[in-house]
Amino acid sequence: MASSSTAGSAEEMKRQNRSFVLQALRKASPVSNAELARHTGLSIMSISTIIKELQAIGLVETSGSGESQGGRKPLLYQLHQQNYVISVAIHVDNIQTAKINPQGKIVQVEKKSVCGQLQQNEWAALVCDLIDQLLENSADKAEVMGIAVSAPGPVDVDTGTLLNPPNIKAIEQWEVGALLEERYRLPVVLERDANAAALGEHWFGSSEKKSSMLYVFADQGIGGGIIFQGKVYRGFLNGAGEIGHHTIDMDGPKCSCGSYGCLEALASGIAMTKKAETLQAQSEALSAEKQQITLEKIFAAAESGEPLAMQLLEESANYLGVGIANAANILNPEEIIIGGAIVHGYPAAMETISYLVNDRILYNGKEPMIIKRSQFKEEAQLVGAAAVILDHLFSNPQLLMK
Amino acid sequence: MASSSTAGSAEEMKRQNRSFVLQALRKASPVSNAELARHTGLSIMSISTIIKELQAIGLVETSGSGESQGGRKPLLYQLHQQNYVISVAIHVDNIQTAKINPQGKIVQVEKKSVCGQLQQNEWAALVCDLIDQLLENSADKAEVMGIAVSAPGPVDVDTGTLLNPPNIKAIEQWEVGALLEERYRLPVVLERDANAAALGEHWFGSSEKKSSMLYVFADQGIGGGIIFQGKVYRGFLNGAGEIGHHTIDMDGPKCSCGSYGCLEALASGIAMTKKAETLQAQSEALSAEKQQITLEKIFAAAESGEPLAMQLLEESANYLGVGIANAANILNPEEIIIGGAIVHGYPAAMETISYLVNDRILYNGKEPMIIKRSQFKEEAQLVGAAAVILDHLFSNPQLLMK
DNA sequence: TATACTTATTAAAATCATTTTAATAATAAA
DNA sequence: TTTATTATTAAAATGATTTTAATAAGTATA
Repeated sequence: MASSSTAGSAEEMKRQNRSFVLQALRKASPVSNAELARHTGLSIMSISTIIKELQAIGLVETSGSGESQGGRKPLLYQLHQQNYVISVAIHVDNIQTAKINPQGKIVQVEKKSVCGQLQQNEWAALVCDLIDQLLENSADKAEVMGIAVSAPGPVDVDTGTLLNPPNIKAIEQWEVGALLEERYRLPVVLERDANAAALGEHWFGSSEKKSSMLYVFADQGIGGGIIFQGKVYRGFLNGAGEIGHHTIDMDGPKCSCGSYGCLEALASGIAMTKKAETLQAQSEALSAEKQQITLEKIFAAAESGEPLAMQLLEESANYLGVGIANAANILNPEEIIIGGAIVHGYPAAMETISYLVNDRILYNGKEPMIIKRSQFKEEAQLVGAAAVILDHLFSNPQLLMK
Repeated sequence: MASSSTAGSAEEMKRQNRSFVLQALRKASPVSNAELARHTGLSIMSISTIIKELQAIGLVETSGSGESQGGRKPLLYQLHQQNYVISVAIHVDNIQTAKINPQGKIVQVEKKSVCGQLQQNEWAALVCDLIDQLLENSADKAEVMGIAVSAPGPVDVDTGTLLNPPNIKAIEQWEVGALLEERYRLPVVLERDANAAALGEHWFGSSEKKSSMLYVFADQGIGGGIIFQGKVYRGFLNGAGEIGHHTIDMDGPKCSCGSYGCLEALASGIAMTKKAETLQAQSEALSAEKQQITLEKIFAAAESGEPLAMQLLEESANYLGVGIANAANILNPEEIIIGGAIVHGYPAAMETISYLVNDRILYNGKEPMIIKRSQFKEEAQLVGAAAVILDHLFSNPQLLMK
C-alpha cells in the first residue's frame, strides 16, 4: 500500500491535509483550531472545516475549552477516545492481542501461549479467537478502526504475508493480512516486529520525537528498526534495521544466519545462554547438578553478585555498544532507544552501551547522543502495531471515511 | 533548506507538480505531453500548461516529434540543453570545477592542485578563479542555474558550511555556500562528497534507478552514501553512510577516528599503504632501496603478479565485502554501487565483494543483490554535485522562476 | 482516394479545496 | 465600561487542476 509519488489533484491535497491534521491531533491533543493551524501551516478556516468533517464521522471530539490567550477561550479537540485499533503480536511461543486507543493506551489485552507444533490453521484459529474476545466487549464494532499484526521477519508488508520466519515453520507464507481483512472487514496492516516496536516507541514511548531514531531490540535475538522522518524506514525487502546480523568480529563464532561474528551471535540472550552452558559443562563440579540455563537465571545470578553472570552480561553490553555504534555511524540517527530483556534484566548495560556509542560515533554533535531505554517490556510489539495501523489510517484518511 | 512538512495550499501543489514534471523530464526526455501525464499522474491539460510555463522561462525546449502511436505524432520536449550547473569538488589536495548539463554531461572541466598549506581565503580565491574560468566561455551567465559544492565531511548542508574535515585544517568552518551565493547570486548547495557521488551515480551512472541504493567510495579512505526513495538519506548530522568507520573486527588496528577495527583502518588505500610500508621495513633486503609506497604502485605490482600486492588487495576486498554486507543488512538497499580507486585499480575486488555480500545478507530476494562498479572515476563528485544542485532546483522550482 | 478510427493539441467551462475578507462572539486588561 | 485580543462563523475570491468539447494530424482499411 505504498502510496507512490502520485502528486497533483485537489483530492490528493485534501487527503494530505486531513492526514496532517490527524497526526497533529495525535501529537498535541487536546488542541485548539488556532494551534492546529500553527502546527500544520493551514489556515484556521481550513482547520475548522476539516475538524468539523472529522467530528461528523466520529473521529474527533471536543474536550472542553482551553486557557484564554488574552481573548476568547478556544475550544479544544482531540481524537475520539472511544475509537480503538486491534493489535496482534505474533511471537515464537505466544500470541498477544490488544485493544488500544489512539493515545497508545492498552484498554484490554489477551495472551495465549503456543505449545508444541501448531498447524497454520491452528495459528489462525488462535489469532481469531483472541481478537473475538476483544470484540465481544465492544458495544459497537464500528468503533474499531483497523487491525495491525506484528510478526517476526521477514514479512511482505505489501501483501500482508509472513514469509519464512526462522523459528516458526508453520506460519511460512501465511497470508494473515488477507485472512483478517476478509473476516473482520477492516483495514489490516502487517509489520516486522522490530519495525513495529520502533514506531511504537517513537509515537508512544521514551522517544523524544526527533525525526530519526534507531531502535534496538536486545532479547533472545537482536533486532532493530529505523525511524526516519517520523516513518518506518523499511529498506527494499522490509529488512532494514537487521542490526543483529552484522559482523563486528570477523573471527567470531558462527551465527544462526550462516555468517560469523554477528552481533546476535555475540551479544544476544541465546548467545549468553549458550556460552553459560559451555562454561557449565567445562566445570566438572557443576556437571552433576546440571540444570537448564535461562536468560532470567543469568539476570538473577548477576543481581546476586555472581561474577560469571556479571561478566557474561557485561560482555554482551560491550558487544551491543560496538554494534549500536556501528549502526549509528551508518545511519546517523538523532536518538537511540534500546528495548528487550537484556536492558531490562541488566539495567547497567545502558551505561556501558551509552559510553561505547558516544566514544565511537564519528558525527557527534555538541550534545552527547540521546540513548534511552525503552519503557515498554512485553507490550512493545503490541503498542508498536497500534502505531503502525494508526499511521496507516492517518496517512490514508479515506479509509476512515466509510 | 529542508522543506519541512508544510502541507496545504494550491501554491504548494503547484510547486510539487512542477517538480514532478521536471524530474520526469530529466528521467525520460525527450518525452511527449501524453507520456508525462502517464508518468506523473497529472492530466494532459495540466502537463500542457506546465510545459508551456517551463518553456516560457527557458527551462524546456521542443525536440522534434515522436513516433505516432496510431494517431497524430506527439511533440517531444526536453530540458533545455543550453542550461548548465556549476559543480565544485573539494578534495584534500585539489579542486575541480565543471560546467554540467541537465543530463549530467560534463561540458567543461577545470582542475587545480593544492600544494602546501593554504589559508582559507586562498582556497576561496582558487575556487572562484576556477568558477570564473567556466563562466568566461558562457555567452550568457543567465544560463547557469546554480552551483553545488562537494566536500569531505562533516558539512552542514543547511548553512552551507564546511565543519571540521579531518585532513584540511584551513577550511574548517568555511562558509563556502554563503560566499558563492553572494558572489554569483545563484542558488548554492553544499553536500558531503560521498553523498554527492551517490546521487550522481543514481541519476547519471550505473544505477538501475531503483528507489534505494548504497554507494560505497573505496579509495584512500572509505566513505558511503545512501539513496532512499530517490533522495539522499542524510541522517541527523549529514553523517549517514559513514560506512568506513564501523567496526568489523573488534581486535583490529586503531583507526584515525579513534576507534578500533574500523573498515577504513582495514581496507582503505591508506591502510594498505601503511601495511605495505610495515612489511617493507621488516624485510631487511629492501630497507636499503626504500621507496615511497603508493596505492598506484600496489595496483601496478598486483597487475604484474606480485604476490604480496595481490594479497593486500584481496584482503582489502574481503574486508570491504564484510563491511558492505554489514551495511546492506542494516540498510537493506535495492542495489549497491562501488566507486573509488580500489575497485578501479583492482577490478577483481568486485567479484570478491559480490560473493561475500550475497553470502552474508540476510534479506535476499529471489535474485542476487545488484552490485555494480561505478562508471565514474575522478569525476564522481563533480557529476554528483551536479545531481545535488539539480535535485535542489527541481524540488524548488520557484528558484528557477526568477 | 475516401472513410473510419486513434491520438494530440487547444480552448472554454466546471470543480474543488483552500484562502481571504468581513462580521460576530467571547474573554482579558485598563 | 471601553478597548484590545483571540476565536468562531459565513460568504466571496482564488487558483490550480480537471472535465468537456472542438480541432488537428496522423494510421489503418476498404
